[in-house]
Amino acid sequence: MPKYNPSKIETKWQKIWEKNSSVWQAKDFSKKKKFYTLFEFPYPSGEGLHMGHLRGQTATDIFARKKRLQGYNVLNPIGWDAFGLPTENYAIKNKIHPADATRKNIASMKAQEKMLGYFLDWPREINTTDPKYYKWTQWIFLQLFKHGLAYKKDIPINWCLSCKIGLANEEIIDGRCERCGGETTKKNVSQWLLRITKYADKLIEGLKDLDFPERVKTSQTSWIGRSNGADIDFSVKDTKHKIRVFTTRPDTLFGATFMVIAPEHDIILNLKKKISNFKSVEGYIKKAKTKSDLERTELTKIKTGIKLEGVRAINPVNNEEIPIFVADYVLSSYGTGAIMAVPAHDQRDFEFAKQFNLPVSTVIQPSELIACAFYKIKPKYLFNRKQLEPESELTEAARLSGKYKGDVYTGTGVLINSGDYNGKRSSDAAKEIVTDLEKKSAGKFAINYKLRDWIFSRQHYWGEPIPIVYCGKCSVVPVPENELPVLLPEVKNYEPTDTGESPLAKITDWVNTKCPKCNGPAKRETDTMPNWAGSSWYFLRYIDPGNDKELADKEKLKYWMPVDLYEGGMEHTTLHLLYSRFWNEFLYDIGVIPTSEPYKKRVPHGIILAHDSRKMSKSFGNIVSPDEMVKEYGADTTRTYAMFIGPFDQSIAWDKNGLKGVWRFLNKVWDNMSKPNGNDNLLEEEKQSLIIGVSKDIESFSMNTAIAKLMEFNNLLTQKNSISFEIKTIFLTLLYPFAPHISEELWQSLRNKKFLFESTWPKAEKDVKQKYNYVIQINGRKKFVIKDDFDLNEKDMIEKVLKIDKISKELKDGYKKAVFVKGKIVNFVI
RNA sequence: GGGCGAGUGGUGGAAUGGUAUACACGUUGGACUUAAAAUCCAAUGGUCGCAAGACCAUGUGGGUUCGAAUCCCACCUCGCCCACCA
Repeated sequence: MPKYNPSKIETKWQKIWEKNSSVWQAKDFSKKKKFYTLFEFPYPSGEGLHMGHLRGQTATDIFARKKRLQGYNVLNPIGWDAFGLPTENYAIKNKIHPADATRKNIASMKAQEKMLGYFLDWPREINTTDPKYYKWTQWIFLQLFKHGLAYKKDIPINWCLSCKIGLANEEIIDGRCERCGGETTKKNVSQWLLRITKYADKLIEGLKDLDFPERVKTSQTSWIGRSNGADIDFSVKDTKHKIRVFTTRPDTLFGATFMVIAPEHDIILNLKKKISNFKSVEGYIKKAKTKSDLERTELTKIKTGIKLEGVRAINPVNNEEIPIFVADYVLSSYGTGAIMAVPAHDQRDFEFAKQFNLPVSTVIQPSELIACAFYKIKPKYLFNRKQLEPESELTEAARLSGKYKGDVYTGTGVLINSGDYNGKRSSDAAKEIVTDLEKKSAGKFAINYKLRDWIFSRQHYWGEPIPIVYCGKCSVVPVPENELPVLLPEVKNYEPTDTGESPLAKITDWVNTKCPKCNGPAKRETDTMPNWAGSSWYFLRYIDPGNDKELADKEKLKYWMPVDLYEGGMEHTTLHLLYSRFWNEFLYDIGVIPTSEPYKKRVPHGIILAHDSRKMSKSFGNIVSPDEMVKEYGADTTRTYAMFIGPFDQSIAWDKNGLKGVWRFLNKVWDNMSKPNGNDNLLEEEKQSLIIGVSKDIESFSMNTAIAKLMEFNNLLTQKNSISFEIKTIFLTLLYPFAPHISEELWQSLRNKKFLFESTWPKAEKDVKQKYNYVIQINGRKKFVIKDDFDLNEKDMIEKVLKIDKISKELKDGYKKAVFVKGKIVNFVI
């Protein structure tokens, strides 16, 4: 037997697999049970595959290979999420067409995928920039438009000064552009938005039955940020105007001593004549608008604002007159852009009140229940204490229970100074107050979300054109479905314009078109879609990638959906994962697809950091490429080490030295499998637990411990001079998902007729005699270990143990009691 | 400020109520070699001891239990995400 030479055997097997790939490719409507594994399709970047791909895609490949051997009809596809800014920027810099750059990058990444030995359904490969693909992205947009979920609105958008592009809130990190890190500001632009907020409740509700990690669910839920409360109208004295506020605490309404509205609020202009200090108010607003979000959040401690002189609001619950302020701590984008300020029970309002010397009126007293919870006593007992010193006891308990923020009690309790509602509990009072206001048409129950509508316009070239036409007569007209796709035209210059318009706006013969309705002159929409669009439905297209009649055949969708396992990065939790769930739920609602939730199970992977524990990044110069590793050690070692390095869902620093350990392991496997066949069954117990352990670990993505178990078993084999054929085949099958090339090669050297990829996953035998490993303890400390396959009951076991010299010596004064756990321990308490 | 998670040898980590430190890296000693690399063998949490062995160790301090890295409470440290969300 020659030495293990990965570079030789790996290309050999990759060719054989390719030739025989039909054996593995997913078959529509197969009678086998289907299993749809999905890995987030990569962005074809010039830098090639990075470590995140290596980790995620290797794990997915391992899982899929195991499922195939277990007899499933596995769909494990791949495609390219190819629209987006980096390619556009690269094209601008290097003066080539983004489509050419994309083609080039895909070719080299495809070679990398093959080099790593991933078995993927290449005939189903998709590319979001392919007109045959984005035809359907545009089609979905039209459906959203027809159902009123896509609309245009003039809104202040986040604007990146260096990319010259509008950004979604989600694309801004610490007030800076997510892509280039440049400064951002606000700019008023007419933008397309998708009404994702209409699906907010469904998106929360849908999570319930999904097999997602809890942290993914909670972060989606808190991102959507549903809060129940009420809208309450405050009228402005001596005018017809009303200011509506949203509050989650209607029970504190009597404590509202002033109002605050956002600088962007419309009412300010409406009240222009009444406001005696309008000039200075205008000055404040101007200043607030030029502040970037970064500045606005940096100054969280100091509240600024200005009083609207000459106008007062009326509290609908007690007709009290209160002053109105404009301040930028109130956001125009949440709720109604106005608040009732209750300084006694809200920390921000309290800070503002202190700054402007405004009255603070306490209306909530900490409930005795807080004191009970804190002192861990029953309410009955508290009443006795309450008679002694009720105020201080309650306040102290509330303070200690953490419901005090600074000097402000923000918890619930019992109402005081609240007219007819005095003595009622917060929750009851809130309901009654709103119900009473409803009768006067001054308020109603309301729900608000932190989630905003999805800004869907981009003023860039490299994206899907939005299929809309503007006609002087018919206004906004959707492009008829039979005219899709609206092709992205050729353009000389990809650079965005300074005016904020898309480069498409300059191509007049493309922009000028006929109105589909009246045939009159019309202009095309020149905005393109964000790069999240193509990825919001790609999992559906894999199911039927060639279909030009519909986005995918209904019967095929029915067979394959939902995705059984979706592997991807934690960073996509609140963006891609939420957007694609939204589109999927929408398509389900209009009857296009059969399942409301796209992903049954989500498994996120941790980031691989550089050896210095920083993120791998060009600017740090600490990027490691899979290419170098494959060159030095081969794909099998690279794959296996990427899994062995640590727990799959945790971030971990790359350590090149560790590769050696896996390399040594595979070399030892090579040597062991080359030993003569023996016929001993000495490893029966270990064999059983290996099969069970590796199968279970792959299923739960504990790839590192699965490999450790294989190593441990292999170390046992190293001590043998001969190994039975059965053990060899089982071991190779279990190793195969991790290191497929070496496993196939060794499998073939065993003169197996079929290929390993046509083989089946081993099952553990049920009726193997279990050996018991008893730990004998005294007071919970280990004293002795007995290993045997005896199967004794408690009494006999204790008797047996007491005969052991060492134990009987220690127990010569007797023992209080003995704890017996079958198969595990005997513990004597003395 | 809020939410989530984590803290175990020199290092990555294993063990989720029952033998703490599996597996691997590294280190030290030895074999092979002119030498090095590679490979193989042995040792490797700490303290005491010639040894058998004993005691101490899972961020800190308490608690629950026959028994705690694991469960509960408080504190400390680190990481990630969100953040003036009314």
